[in-house]
Amino acid sequence: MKIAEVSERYAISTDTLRYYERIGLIQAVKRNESGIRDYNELDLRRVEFIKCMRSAGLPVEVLIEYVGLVQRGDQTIEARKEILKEQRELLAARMKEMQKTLDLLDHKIDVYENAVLTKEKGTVQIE
Amino acid sequence: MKIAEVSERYAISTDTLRYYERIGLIQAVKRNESGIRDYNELDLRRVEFIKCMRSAGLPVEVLIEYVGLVQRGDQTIEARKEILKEQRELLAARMKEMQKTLDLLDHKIDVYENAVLTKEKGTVQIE
DNA sequence: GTATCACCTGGAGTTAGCTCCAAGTCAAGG
DNA sequence: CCTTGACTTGGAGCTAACTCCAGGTGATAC
Repeated sequence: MKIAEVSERYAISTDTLRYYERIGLIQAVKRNESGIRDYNELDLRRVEFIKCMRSAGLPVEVLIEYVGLVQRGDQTIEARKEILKEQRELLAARMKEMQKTLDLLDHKIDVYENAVLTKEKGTVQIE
Repeated sequence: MKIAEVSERYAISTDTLRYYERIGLIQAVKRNESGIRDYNELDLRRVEFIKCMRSAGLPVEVLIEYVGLVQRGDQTIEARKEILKEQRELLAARMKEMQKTLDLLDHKIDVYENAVLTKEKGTVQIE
């Protein structure tokens, strides 16, 4: 599969796909005789994984390290697991923060709804 | 309250507090006779609000717009509500993405745990 | 009275993560 | 054969959100 199709399928620009490969976030993709990338199934799974991790905000740097460990084989399994565990905790923490914000937004929206009603009858005062 | 104490209380650097004021994300804080900022209760609540929103990733630009509307008074209530609603939805969407990633991480970690056990007995193969 | 310290300002510098660009190659269509 | 269009590269440019810095002021401690 050529880069354009991969780009389309995962909604990642070709520039970004090439960039990811350049920085070692995606392992070097095999080329055909004329030097054009031809993504195979494994490449696609890797792209999807990276897309998923990036969409949640995991830093590129950490992912590069993880991908590097994957390439070094079995003896890095422990290290990889530790990275995933750490990132999992950081992610959970961020989500908790976001939940607080979501709650506050819901509360504020609610206050605004009432304010609009109240305003129709007279006084309001919101910050 | 002086900027250093505000910085300490909310874990926001004094540089960032001044920066927020410069760009209009926080309304101009009153100064004492010698030009030094003296945050009052309302200022603190505003700082806390901004901190909360920023911690969830709401863009500075959007927050500036919101804060600007607050300053313009009651006739902007509808507009403010719409901003909050939109940001609420975007936030919920991001959290959903993150939940997917969290699930995948949990699954991977689980696979790794098993791999470590299996490895002790012989074969492994994880990507 | 002078050293220290927290504060002030405007502007420059930094970081992460892309995103764009120029210049070049190659395969296919007319 | 020549154009078109998708691909290639290395490197420059961009955006958001800080973060740092130089140079200056004013209050307090010694």
